[in-house]
Amino acid sequence: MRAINPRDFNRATRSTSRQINRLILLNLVREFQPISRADLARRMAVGRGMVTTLVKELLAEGAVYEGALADAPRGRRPKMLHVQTRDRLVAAIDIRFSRTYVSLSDFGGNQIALESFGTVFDPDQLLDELATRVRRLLRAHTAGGHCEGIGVVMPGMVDRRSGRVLNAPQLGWRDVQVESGLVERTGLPVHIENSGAACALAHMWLGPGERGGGGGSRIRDFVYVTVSDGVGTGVVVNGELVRGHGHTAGEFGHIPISRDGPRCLCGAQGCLEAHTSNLATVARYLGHDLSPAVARELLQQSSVTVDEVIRRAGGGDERARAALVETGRYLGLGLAVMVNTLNPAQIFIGGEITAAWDLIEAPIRAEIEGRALTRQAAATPVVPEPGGGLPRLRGAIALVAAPAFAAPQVG
Amino acid sequence: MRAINPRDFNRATRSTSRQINRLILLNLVREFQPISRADLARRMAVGRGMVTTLVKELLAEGAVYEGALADAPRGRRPKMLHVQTRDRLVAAIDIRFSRTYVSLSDFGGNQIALESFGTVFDPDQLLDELATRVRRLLRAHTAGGHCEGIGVVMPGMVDRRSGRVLNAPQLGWRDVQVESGLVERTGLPVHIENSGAACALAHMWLGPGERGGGGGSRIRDFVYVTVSDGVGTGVVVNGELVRGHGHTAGEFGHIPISRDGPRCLCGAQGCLEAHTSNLATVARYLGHDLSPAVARELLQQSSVTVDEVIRRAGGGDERARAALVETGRYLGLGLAVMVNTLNPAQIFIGGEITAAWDLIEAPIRAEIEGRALTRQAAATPVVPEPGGGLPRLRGAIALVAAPAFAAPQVG
DNA sequence: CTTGTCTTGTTCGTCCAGCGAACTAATTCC
DNA sequence: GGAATTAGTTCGCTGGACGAACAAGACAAG
Repeated sequence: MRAINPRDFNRATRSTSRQINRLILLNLVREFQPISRADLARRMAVGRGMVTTLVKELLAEGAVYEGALADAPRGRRPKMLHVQTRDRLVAAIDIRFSRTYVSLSDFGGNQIALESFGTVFDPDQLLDELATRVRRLLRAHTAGGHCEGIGVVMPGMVDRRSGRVLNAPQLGWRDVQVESGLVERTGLPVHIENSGAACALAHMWLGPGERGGGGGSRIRDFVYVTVSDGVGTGVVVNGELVRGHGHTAGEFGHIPISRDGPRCLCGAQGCLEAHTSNLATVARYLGHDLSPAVARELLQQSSVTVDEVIRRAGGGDERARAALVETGRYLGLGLAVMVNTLNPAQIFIGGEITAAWDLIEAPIRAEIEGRALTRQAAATPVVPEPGGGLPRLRGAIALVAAPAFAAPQVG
Repeated sequence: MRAINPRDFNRATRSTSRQINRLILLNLVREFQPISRADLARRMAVGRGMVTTLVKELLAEGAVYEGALADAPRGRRPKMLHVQTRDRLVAAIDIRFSRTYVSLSDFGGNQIALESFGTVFDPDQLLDELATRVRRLLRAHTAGGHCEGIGVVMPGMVDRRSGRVLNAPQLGWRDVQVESGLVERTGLPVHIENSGAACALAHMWLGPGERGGGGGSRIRDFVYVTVSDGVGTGVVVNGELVRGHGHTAGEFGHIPISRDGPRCLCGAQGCLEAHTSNLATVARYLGHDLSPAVARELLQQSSVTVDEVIRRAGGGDERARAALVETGRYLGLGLAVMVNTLNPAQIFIGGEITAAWDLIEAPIRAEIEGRALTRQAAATPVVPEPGGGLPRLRGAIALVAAPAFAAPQVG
C-alpha cells in the first residue's frame, strides 16, 4: 500500500494502459519463452486480438522475435515468441580494490567477452581506461548487436540518481562524478550502483546462479551478503531494492555486534565486518588483534589469505577450524539481526568464506535459531552462492537490463 | 524499480486509467483542500473537462463534497471541494497488556469517542466485549455517518492478510483468528496489524502529531520506535511498510546488542529490548539483573515504574540519572543499527522514556555519530513523539482509512 | 446599464485502446 | 474430403483521455 505523493505523481494518459499491458506481455514472454500468442492471451486473460496488436508493436521495436512453429496435438501450429537478448548488448564494469573487470554481455546475462586490469586509483585516468576498453570491445563484437548501456558496480556508497560516488574508502574516492564522465567519453547511457546492491539486483532480475536467459527471482524479500575484504549487503524489501534516504542503506557490515569488540576500519568498535571479514578471520587465525594498522598490513602483504586458512582447516589445522567456526558464529549473529529486522524469505551468502560452508553452517544456524522470534524465521534459508560467475558483473548487467522490464510506477 | 511477477500481475483494463486518475484527484483534494476544479486541472495538467467528470463520480460516491464559493480577484468564483471525512467513521481498537482502548473517529483521525476497559485474556470473551462496545458506540453516534470499518492494533505478530494473530506473548495468544471473529460479530470490515507497524502507518497516512484532516508524511523512509514494556518498531522503506516474508519484520527490539547481555523475555541474550525497555531501565536502577523472573515480578508489582525513575532523576537522584543515561546509550546503539542498515530520513521515538529526553538525547546522538558511515547518516534526526494522542489508536484508524487513498498496484 | 475581459465549470466531438465476435489459416481425426 | 480444433487477424463497439467550444459568473471601464 503505497501513498500517492500529491506533489509528484504519474497521471494516467491515453497510452498508460497500453504501456502497462505491453510490459506485462514482455515479462510473460521473458518468463515463459518460447510462448505463443494464444498462450499469452490465456495467461493475461485477454482476447487474442489484443495480443496480436501488442506483439506487433514489440516486434517492430525489436523487443521480441518470432521463432519456429511449435508442434501441437490438434489445430494450427503456434508461432513461438522469444525476447530479443542476443542483439542487445551491455557493457558491465566491476571496479574493485585490486582489479577492475570489464565484460560485454547480452541482455540475458550471457557473457561474450571479459577482460580485467589493475585498478588505477586516479578517477580520470580510470575512466579514460574504461572508455577505451569499452569502445574496443564494442568494435570487436559490434556484429552481435547494439549496446544498450554501461553498468558500473563500485565498492562504496553511490547516489545512483546523480551518478556520483559519494564515498569509496577502498579507492580513496569522495564525491566523484562517474556517470557523466563515462557518458561524455562513450556516448552510452551509464548506470552506477553499489556492489552489494548490485548483487541483490542480479538476483532479482537475472535469477540465482549461472543460467542465462530467463527470469529473475520471485522472492520479494531477501538479503544478499558478500563476505570478502569487507562485508557488503544488498537488501530487497517488498520487491524493491532498499537504498535509503541518503543512499547508504544496507550497511549491515557496520552494525555493532559487540560494544567493545575489535576496532573496525570505519572507526567504530565491534562492527560485524570487524568480526567476520576475511581479514578478521585471518587475524583471528594468526592470533592478532584486528587494528586498522594490522588490517592494512594484511591487505598489502597477504602472506596468509582466507583461502589459505580454509585450506589448512581442511587439512586438519585445529586453529584454522576454530577461527572459521568463530567467524561463523559472529556471522550468525549478524544474520540474526537481518532475520529479526527484515524477516527475509532467504539470505544469500557470497564470498571466499563459502568454501568453508561445512564448517560455518552449523554455528550460523545455531545463532539464528537461538535468536529468531518465530519458528518460520528460525528456519530462514541461508544459501551459499557459488563464487564463480562474477555476481557483481551480473549486477552491472542487471542495472542496464532491468529498466526495460520494470513495472511502471503509477499514482 | 519493481519487477513484474509473471504469475500474479494486475493487467490494465478499460477502466484502469480512470481508477488511477480518480485516486490522484482524491489525493490532491486531500492534500490541498479546499481546492477548486480548475486548480485540480492545473495540478494534474489535464483539461478542466476531465476534472468535471471525475469530480462528478467522487461526489456521487460521497468521497468528496462541495463547500462554499471562494473569492477570486477576477472571473467566476470557484466552488471549493473537500474530502468527506466527517461522515465516514472508523472504530479503532488498541489491545494492550493492561487495558484495551476503543475509539470512534472520523476518516481524518479526529476522535469522537474513547473508552477503555481492563484487557480480558480469553480471545472469545475479548472479541465479544469489543463487538458490544463497537456496536454501542456506533448506535450512540450513528448520526455522524457511516462506519467504514474496524482497525485493530495488537502487541505481537500479525498476519494481516489472513487476519490472524500469529503470536502475542504478552496476551498468551497463538494463532488466534481475530479478523473473521470480529467480522462475524459486527458485519464490518476488519483490519488488523502489529502495533509498531500501525504507529508507522499513522505517521505515513495521518502525519505526525495531533492535527486532524490533511495529509500524511512525505518521508519515504523512516522508523518508528516505541520504548515501553517492550521495544516495538515500525519500518517504512521506499514509501511502504516493511512486513517481511513471515510478517515478523521490524523486530529491532530483539537485535543482539551484546553477546552476553541480560537475558531477554524472548529467550535470547543481550537483545536491545533487554537493555532498553522500561523494565530494563527500572531493573538497572534497582541494581537487579534483568532475568525473566525479575521482569515478570516488576511487571506485576510495579512499585517503581520508569515514570518514577524519571521523576527521581529530575529530583537529583544520581543513580536514576545514570540508569537513564545508560538506557540512552544502549538505545543509541540500536538506533545506529537502523541508521546503517536502513538509512532512514528520520527516526521517531515514542513511549514513556521520551519524558527523559534531556537525559538520553546526548548519549543516543553520541552512539549514532560514532557509528554512522556518512555525515548525513550521522545527522539522522531522532525526534521524540509526544506521549499523548494515542499513536496506536491513530494507527488503527490509518489501517481503515489508508486503503481508500493508496496508489493502485499495476504491472 | 452595457460591454469587454477574465476565470470557472460543462458539453461535445475525436481518437486511442480494451474487448468481444466474426473470420481466416493451419492442422488432426474420422 | 469434411468435421473439429486451435492459432492468429480483422472489425465494430465502447470507455475514457483530450482538446475545443460554450455557458456561467464576476469585475472593471465606459
